[in-house]
Amino acid sequence: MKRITIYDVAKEADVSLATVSRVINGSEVVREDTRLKVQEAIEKLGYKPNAIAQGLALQKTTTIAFVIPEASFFYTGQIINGLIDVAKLYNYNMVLHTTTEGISATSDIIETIIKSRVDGVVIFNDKLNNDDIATLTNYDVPIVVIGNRISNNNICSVYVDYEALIYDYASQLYESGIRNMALVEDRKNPAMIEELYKGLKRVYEEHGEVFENYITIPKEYRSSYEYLKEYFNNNTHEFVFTYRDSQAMAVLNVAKEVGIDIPNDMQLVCVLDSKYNVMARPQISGFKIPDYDLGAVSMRIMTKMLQDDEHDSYNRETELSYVFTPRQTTK
Amino acid sequence: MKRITIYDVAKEADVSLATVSRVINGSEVVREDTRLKVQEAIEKLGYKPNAIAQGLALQKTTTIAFVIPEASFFYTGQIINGLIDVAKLYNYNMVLHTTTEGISATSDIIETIIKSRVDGVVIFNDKLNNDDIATLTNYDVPIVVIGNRISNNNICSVYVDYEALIYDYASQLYESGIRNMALVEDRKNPAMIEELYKGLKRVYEEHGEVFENYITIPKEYRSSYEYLKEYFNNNTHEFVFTYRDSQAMAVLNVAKEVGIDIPNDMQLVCVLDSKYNVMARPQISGFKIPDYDLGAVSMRIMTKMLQDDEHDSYNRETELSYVFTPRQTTK
DNA sequence: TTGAAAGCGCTAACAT
DNA sequence: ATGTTAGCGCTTTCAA
Repeated sequence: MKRITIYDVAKEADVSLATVSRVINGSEVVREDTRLKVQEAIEKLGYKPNAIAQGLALQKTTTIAFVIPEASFFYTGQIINGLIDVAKLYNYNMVLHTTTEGISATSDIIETIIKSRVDGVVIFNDKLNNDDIATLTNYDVPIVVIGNRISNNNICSVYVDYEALIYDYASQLYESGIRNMALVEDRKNPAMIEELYKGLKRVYEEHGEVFENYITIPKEYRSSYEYLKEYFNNNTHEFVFTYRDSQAMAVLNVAKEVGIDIPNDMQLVCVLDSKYNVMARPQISGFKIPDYDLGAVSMRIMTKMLQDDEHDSYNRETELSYVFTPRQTTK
Repeated sequence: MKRITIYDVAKEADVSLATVSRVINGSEVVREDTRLKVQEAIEKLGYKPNAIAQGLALQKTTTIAFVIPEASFFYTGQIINGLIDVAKLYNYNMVLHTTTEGISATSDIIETIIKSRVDGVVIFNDKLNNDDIATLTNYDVPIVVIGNRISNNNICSVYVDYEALIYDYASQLYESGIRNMALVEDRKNPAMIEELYKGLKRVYEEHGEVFENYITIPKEYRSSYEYLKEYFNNNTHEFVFTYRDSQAMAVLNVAKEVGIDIPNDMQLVCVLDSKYNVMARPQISGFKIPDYDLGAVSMRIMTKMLQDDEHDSYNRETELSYVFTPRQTTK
């Protein structure tokens, strides 16, 4: 099947290719009957404009690159949906790139992204360090970073302030007399955990104390569950925070086996809420993080960056809020 | 910052652009010292070849489109990872498209895909009907369909035979005397459920009976849990199948509340296994579906389709196998 | 209102 | 071994 081009349409409609181009792009200055003639030809030949050629001619691709850590779809899924929905609205395509632990893969990815001449890139907070971002900045591609508060001339960010989230919540706990809090992490979300850790630390520091119960699952353990089972045999806390549902469920399971009553002996909050928290028994309390919105807002900001060179129609840094949903693991 | 092109490099290195092109593409026929000269210029100017222009010139984009149902990242996440890993290996980019329920969105997506002149498209079994696929076929783009057994000249498929899976398993159950089986579904995966239903039906038919316990969560219920709670107050089964973990967990929760002992009064299998099945108590038995491989194999086949016009180095239809993992919800 | 022609950045014959 | 040149398919001045 021969590739049919704008020339073929032009010949078929007996006009110049410039006219066909005008019809395709909805130019106003084309007479109605010739427009019809051209459209018929397009229909007849089944012509589809070549986006690549358009990209070359226009110096833009209407494509946005999205970068996420590999295997993170469980928690980036909704972000991607938000991103895509808005992208569709504005007729942008999305190319997906994933960063892999180890190897100098990130620089390869940046390389690929630059070469592909996307109009913009959205990065979900991950192992891209500041150097990498600086590299991207060099190519003056508009960038939206999700998850980190960061911005400059051509970088915007959309994020949830985890540090404030946990600080506010834990402060109240502290005031109410709860001193023995702990944070469980499995090394999979260093950036987020760092935020949570800072918030918790601040609570204690403000009361002249030191936060110590930072429970890291050692690498040699196959699952959070296995380590926590050992851990909770010898330790006890009044209040435990986890970042993701899987760790919260692990804590729940372990508590039951070790004979810790939740929420009476120990309370539990999973920061990043999910539907699985609702299915657990007891149901796990958590913060509803607006993941879909993180994606949607990011893409909307991206479209604004793309349209508006003056940078005055949008905020460089956008903080989204969260809502605490108390369930059965908190009193 | 001025866009720098192959001409700039040529001038800088004092060679023709053809030579630069040769260096970029690793052509053998270029002398070592000029190669160095060119590479220095590239380095100095920070030149990155424009993939769009390359695409135009070469008539290929080294990009594969991937189409999935919206919001399905929970179960397509691993497939995507498989896809991407292999895509990276072969230096392919991935554009992501999602299909939305309702609206004639699918035709828009096909439109977009065709226009973007991707080298191939991978479709995860979804609402794309045969007409849509036929439309794609017209543009003779290589297509790999994941999940459906289907093939023709330029379509290959990679799938798990759910019908056989449940048939084999349920046959054994039947032989062992279990007659009262049920299938729970929440209308979210019609294609898969259809397969399971067929398998189950076949088991009963072969024994001159009729399979009747097809439990569909009515649309008006907010969650599987709410409906099942009513249901299991009035009904009971020896063996329940669900497709996804969320329904299995709902069954588990309901059973506990209604006083059904799992696995003694009722057994439970979640066809599509997940890590949450392991975290549930009792742990839910399930079939390990090779989701990562579904993606990886699909992309590998795609690369073969792209290289080999004779179509003789690969199978049109590839069936992947599954492994049953018994846990605590089965005896 | 329409057409002619230059140019977007690169590759690949074809010459040299 | 390197340079010249004709496309790849489209957009967009500039003329007519």
